[in-house]
Amino acid sequence: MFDQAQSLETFGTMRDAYGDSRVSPAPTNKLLKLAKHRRVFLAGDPADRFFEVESGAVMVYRILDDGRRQLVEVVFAGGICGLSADELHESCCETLMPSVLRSFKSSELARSDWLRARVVERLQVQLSALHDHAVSLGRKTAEERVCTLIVRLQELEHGDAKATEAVALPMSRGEIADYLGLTLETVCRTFADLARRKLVEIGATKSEIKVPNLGRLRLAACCDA
Amino acid sequence: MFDQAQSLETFGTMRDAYGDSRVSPAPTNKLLKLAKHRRVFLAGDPADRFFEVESGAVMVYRILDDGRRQLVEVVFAGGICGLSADELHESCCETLMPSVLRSFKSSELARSDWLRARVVERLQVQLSALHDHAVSLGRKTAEERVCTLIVRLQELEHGDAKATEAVALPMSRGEIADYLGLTLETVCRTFADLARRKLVEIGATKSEIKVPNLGRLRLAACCDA
DNA sequence: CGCCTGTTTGACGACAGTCAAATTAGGTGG
DNA sequence: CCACCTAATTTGACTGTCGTCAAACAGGCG
Repeated sequence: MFDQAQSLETFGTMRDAYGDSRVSPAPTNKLLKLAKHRRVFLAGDPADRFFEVESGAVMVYRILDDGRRQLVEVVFAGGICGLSADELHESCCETLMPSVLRSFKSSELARSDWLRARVVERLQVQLSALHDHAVSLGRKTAEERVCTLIVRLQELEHGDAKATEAVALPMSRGEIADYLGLTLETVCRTFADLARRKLVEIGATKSEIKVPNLGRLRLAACCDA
Repeated sequence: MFDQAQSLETFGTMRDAYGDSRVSPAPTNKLLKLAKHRRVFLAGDPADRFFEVESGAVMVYRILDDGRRQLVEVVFAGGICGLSADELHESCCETLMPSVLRSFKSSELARSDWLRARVVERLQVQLSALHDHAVSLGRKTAEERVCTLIVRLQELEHGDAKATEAVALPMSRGEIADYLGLTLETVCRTFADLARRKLVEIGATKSEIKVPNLGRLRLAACCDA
């Protein structure tokens, strides 16, 4: 299930991290430290554990028989992945960068009220993000999708600060394409176009871009009223 | 917030429906009986209530400034809609057919452990459905999307029975288009094509179709392994 | 320096969108 | 029950955005 070469360590219980002493101290959760591009789980694996991203980011994706891939979620710190309504995972999950995940037994969800409360809260946020994403995938043009992603990453990194700091893209062109329902080539062309029109500036390292004017980018992203 | 002409009635508390006596009997939830195409809430409305679909079905959608619409969820009996991470709804919600909704105060979620447990369970199911939908929107062709929808509706209505009974489409061509990220015309053409190739049979009333061979349709839907 | 991987650019084609018109269904009133 | 009106669906012709195939280019590392 996990990659062989990953480092995996067991830390203290939730109590340590959250200072909540109502929670049972059983060793039902542990921290996983994973390098970049490490598998967390694969479709078909038993879904007996789920994960909270403590730091870093993971992508959750599905692959069709003929190889087409769609990233269904990109989960950053605070987010949850690996919860399944089924006994088995229907998606795959992989780190986008070095990350720390807290692993929970799925069965714990039935026992711990505290955990349920936390999960409900998070799922609401992620549900809303999935709604946004559905709008992008279903109704936005290539350019709008790319701009939407950049705006989201910009807000994630710099809060709502209007600062014109560089945004670090946590994904390759191919991963962006699979997230946005486009091809690698279209993503490249779109970036080039945005740069030509000064909506973004692409750094030397292609995974760092600057946003000279966030307002204009937001407009190009067609952010819904 | 609600349509003016709707019938709205208050029934007993959850206790009646679920036989759970731990729950506070406060009048925090009530049943709404809505006709077809009635608004449940609009984007921008205060999200102080959420809903469980008791019977019927609703669609949750977002509209971009220029009028493009995307249905982000179609929720059938048992499903939940109107939960928001924000103070305000970001989506609109409308019945697809005569429906009964149970309304809950959002604040109740913080108080009732029972309600949280129920919501967690449902959100997992809907999260998974949204993942499926993202794959459709991002990576499937028009024909695959339409077939995927029909297969899902077929399973919803007839369980997994292999029966060749008619499937009732709960949505118009335009609504299907907005759900699948296509245009009305493309949906029509795709139906026509599927009928020509005997993958479906379209009834006199265009909202009822038969599936002669579910296996073949599933194949055409490109259901992931 | 040379290989490998990721990115960029170009030429061309196809799937789905747009615009427009014809046809059908559904609902209302005579 | 039928005529009529409106809304929904269907079909057609054409266009455009994005996908496909292919090749050039850049960067990291042994």
